[in-house]
Amino acid sequence: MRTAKEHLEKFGIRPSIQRVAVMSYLLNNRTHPTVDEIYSALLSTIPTLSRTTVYNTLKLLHDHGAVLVLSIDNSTTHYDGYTHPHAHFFCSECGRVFDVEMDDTEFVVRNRPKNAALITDEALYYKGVCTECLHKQKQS
Amino acid sequence: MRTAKEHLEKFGIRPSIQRVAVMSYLLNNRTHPTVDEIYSALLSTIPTLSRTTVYNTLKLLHDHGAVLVLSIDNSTTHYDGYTHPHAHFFCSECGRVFDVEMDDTEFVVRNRPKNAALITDEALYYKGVCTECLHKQKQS
DNA sequence: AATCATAATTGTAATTGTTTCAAATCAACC
DNA sequence: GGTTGATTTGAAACAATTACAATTATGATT
Repeated sequence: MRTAKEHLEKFGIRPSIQRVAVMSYLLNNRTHPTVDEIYSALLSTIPTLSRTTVYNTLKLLHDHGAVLVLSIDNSTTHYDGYTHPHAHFFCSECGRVFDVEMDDTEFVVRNRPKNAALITDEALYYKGVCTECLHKQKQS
Repeated sequence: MRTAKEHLEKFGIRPSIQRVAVMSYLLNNRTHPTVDEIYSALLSTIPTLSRTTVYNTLKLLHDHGAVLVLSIDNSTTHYDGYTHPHAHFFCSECGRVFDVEMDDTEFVVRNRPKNAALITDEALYYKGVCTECLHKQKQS
């Protein structure tokens, strides 16, 4: 809990109960949760929590660079509290998002978009089927 | 028009009026249009066209590898009839999507996701502000 | 401690992109 | 020309997200 609070302050975000809870959840659960997963998980500790607050908080965190927003899943947005540049793999069977580590150089040193005057985000996404889901498919 | 029909047949898709129109639009307009842009543009030539048909057609084209689906814009999906691997840049001011050409090697030769048994899509996205929009911002 | 001003949270309602589905239409084949 | 299956259509349902006004919490000031 203490780490999440410090984390927020480092990014210049006032650490309310709700914000600390969301940040903490993201730091302790490296599962790239959705808004609903975060909301459902925190509801037991903060019974008055509103889904809107989760949306607001995640937007705020993203604006301050404290979380990554993953648009890898067409149906819903995933969030990542681990902001060091890395890629992601989405399994279209189970819907899970996996981290893909890669060299800094590999991620950063590229052709820059010609029309871009300013770059705020970059993302490298893979989609497919994870090993676990492929095994299940073979069995059935 | 003839090219679009051939294009569809090359991917094993039966070329109905609607499908040819959608494919043709994508080949002739390298603007990464949305469903609504395609729908609106084709309505004058096919007055009975349904939005659902555009959705269906794009799904079919994607399943056959005839178009790229771009999840770069959180608010809506963009489509690209140019399927050769390349990256994309999204301007969050004007909402336009730009192509970013890059080496084949650069796009393909990478660390592969550990958990991935099968990869169906890969995408490299940049977000930011385009030169045009930055100029406008400076003026005002 | 009480008051005040501002910031944050909440819950409902509205919005919007997309999907579902059954009916209508079309196309190809006998 | 009729039959069968594929395609298209449009309305309704759905789900993620946003807008917004009301409520509640927070921090500063006296």
